[in-house]
Amino acid sequence: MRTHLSGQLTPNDIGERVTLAGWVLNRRDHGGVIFIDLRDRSGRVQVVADPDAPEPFAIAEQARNEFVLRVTGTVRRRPEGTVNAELPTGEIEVVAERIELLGRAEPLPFQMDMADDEISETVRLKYRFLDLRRPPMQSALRLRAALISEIRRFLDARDFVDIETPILTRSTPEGARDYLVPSRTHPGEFFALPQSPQLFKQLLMVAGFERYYQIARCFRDEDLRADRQPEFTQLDVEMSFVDEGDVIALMEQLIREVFKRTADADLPDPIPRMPYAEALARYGSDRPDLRIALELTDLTDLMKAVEFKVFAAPANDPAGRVAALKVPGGGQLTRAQIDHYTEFVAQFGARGLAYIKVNETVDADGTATDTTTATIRDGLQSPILKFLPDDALAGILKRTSAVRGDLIFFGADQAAVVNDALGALRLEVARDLGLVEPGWKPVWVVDFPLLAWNEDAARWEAQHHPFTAPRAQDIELLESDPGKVRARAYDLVLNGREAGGGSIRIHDAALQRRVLNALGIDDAQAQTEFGFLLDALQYGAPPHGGIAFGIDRLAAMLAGADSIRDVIAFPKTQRASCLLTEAPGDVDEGQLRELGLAVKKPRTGDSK
RNA sequence: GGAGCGGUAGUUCAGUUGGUUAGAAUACCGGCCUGUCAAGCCGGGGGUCGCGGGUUCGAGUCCCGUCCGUUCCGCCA
Repeated sequence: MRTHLSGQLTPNDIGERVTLAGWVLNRRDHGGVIFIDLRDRSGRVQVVADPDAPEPFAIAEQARNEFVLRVTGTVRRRPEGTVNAELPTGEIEVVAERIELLGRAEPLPFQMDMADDEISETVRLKYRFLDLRRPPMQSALRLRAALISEIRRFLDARDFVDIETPILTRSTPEGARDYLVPSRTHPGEFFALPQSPQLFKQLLMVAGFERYYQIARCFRDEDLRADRQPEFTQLDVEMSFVDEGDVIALMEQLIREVFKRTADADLPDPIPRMPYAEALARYGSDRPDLRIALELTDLTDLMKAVEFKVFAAPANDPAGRVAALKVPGGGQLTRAQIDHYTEFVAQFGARGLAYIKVNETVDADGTATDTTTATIRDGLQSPILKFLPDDALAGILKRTSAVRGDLIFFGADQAAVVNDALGALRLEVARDLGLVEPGWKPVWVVDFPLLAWNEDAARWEAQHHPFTAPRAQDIELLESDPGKVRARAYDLVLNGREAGGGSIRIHDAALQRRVLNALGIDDAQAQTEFGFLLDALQYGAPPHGGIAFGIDRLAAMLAGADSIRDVIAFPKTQRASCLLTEAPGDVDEGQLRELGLAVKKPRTGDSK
């Protein structure tokens, strides 16, 4: 007999004999009969066990929450007066003729109707198999599956070939810390788990698979965040004979279609593009959240001549920046709130947070616009007022278009510090004041620099990765002015989160060597580390490029989850352990011996 | 590596300036009611206050250390 789905039963099924299998959501006895809410993957229905049928009744009496039952019975309309259309069990019920007890359950560590934030993360992860049984996690993982399914449908229909690449691969010096796997057959040597299939997909382009994709698991041994797990899933795509415009056009069509079909979300067509430099200037970030209208205002030129050293020094430093963040209505902020924001920006390296409250405004020519205030200065309130001349104040007000009731925050430091601090403050203030508009605001960030100077390592590093192609007109700057070289790279930023990124790759071995040289990797080292790529590029590599999207992040955004843990079935904790399996764990001596390994283990304290 | 928040019953939490026997809700067990669906009413069991040390006549509460969870910085091409 086939098993029916509770969620598909309707009044049309009245009189039908059905078999259902599922979990007991609740059991109640009333009027001499027992009611069991039975839940399966499709929904729930109420099963009635009547004492007239002693065998099922006896089993129903034993039933407890989360027992596993198979019920055979007849669908009937609920009695007059007990129908409540607003309840999920609706207007029908199943009269049990037979109940099989398929599995018992201990009392649960938490209730199945609890919300995500009503259960501690520890308990959820330790009992993940129960956490996943809760409806929010059921729908989150089903949404994730739908997302992947729609992606495959889109790409399969356009001649993309799904090809798997190795999980056991080679460690490379660039990028994140690798997860290493010791080799038994090569004692003392190690595989690395892939940080991405980057090099393999480029080899597939050389191999003539002009359109490749893979839903690929990737591994990075770095510290975790709400949106970063040590293993994560990306949609990896690569195409031959394309330029930036081709990749962007097709991929935004993919994202638009997938969002429409999985979340009925409408993304703009086309998705706007913004140069990297503009993103930093206006939002202090290369992944701007465009749901927030607040923008940074540059004041560097205005502050060159003031005597206030805190502003003048960075204004006259080529690497410095002075900028303002105007907060409409920010005049309401209390001293305590402003102090809180000062602490907030300190973690980004800002040494203070100057501000001006605009109590009244006066035109630059001294005419009061909304009050009788005599001078600009009189309408303002700020600890730094005395350090700034009238024309600087007038310039600040004019440029920020500040009006009565506003508050202006200032950042003055190295440009990177100002951008980090005010960029983060912009998000924080907007969240606090409810200035984040609802909806989806994607943007392509383009024109990234190819290289970024690493202060600690005292060398240039790839901003994206070392295989990203420089713009043709910038190639000559590779040796003379590396920081000026722009990359043929693009990131898709969605609501301030990096959803994906990619580039056109270098398909010429000589240029690839040149870029590696610029990164401080000489030809000999390049041959050792990337010889297989350089070789491949010499045998007819087509121009190619691609992109990778973070599946976990996309799924989290679609599900409205704050953390990607909520769209990953079995995630790791912040210390990268699994509370369910207690991985990582010890291995026995024999395993180590086979691998030629000896472990020096720091003794850790009691974990209980 | 650094900063913040948290850890008290199975679970989610409260617990005053340090003071008698550590409470509530929910879950669990029993009884009553009996067409309920977050059922209701009555009763019951349930605690290494994360762990270790210290201060004190006395510590859930104060101090130090440590472990775990989480958010952020660093890190993550």
